[in-house]
Amino acid sequence: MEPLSRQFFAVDAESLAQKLLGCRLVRVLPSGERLVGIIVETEAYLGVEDRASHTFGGRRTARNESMWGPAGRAYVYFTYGMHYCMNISAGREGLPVAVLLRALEPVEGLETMRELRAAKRARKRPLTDHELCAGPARLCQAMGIDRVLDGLDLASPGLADRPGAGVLFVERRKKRSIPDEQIAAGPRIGLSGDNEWTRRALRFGVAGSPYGSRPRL
DNA sequence: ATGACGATTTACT
DNA sequence: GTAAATCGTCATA
Repeated sequence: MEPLSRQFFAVDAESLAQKLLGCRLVRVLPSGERLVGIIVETEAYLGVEDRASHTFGGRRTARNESMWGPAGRAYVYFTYGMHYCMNISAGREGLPVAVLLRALEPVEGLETMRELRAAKRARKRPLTDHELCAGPARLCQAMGIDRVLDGLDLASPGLADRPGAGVLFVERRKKRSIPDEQIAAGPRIGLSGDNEWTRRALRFGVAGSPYGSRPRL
């Protein structure tokens, strides 16, 4: 299967958030190990007017630069002093919109994911498959995604874009996208305040998937 | 230079 | 359900 093209990403964030559901996120670690997960939950961030977006009000900083670039770039940011989250830029150059990846169904490399996830915890019981990638920071940990990959062009991977960083791209779903009636929507998670932006249904998930994050859609 | 605050996760009551 | 962990980023001065 082939990496998605720039054209696939070059739509508004709300559309991309839904189109990405069912697609496969492929990560090849620097070690050569291949990890794969199916995207089952996303959130759309709508740019300068969206109070919850890092680019609200036109803010353009070193951190959020990847949101301003062309569609199909990874926007990986560090938060809470310990976690990474990954987005994919949408729209077009100069339109700072993106889609946050919130959960994956792990399908390849589960044992390595378990190790990557367990590494940072006061070891307890082994993690269940569901716990591996159910959350934006969890999936980054499981897939070995950090700031080194920020700004990576997902539409032209493999081209030694970043020596030593490995590979990261998204594969198209076999047929078309997930049909609308199989997509659940709700308010985004973790936002402060109470306004139209915190209430609006910009979180999307594959209805009935057991691999989503909490709270359940 | 300083201070407030996260697009979260985990452990514990 | 509640709270701690932990530090880069950004706005203010």
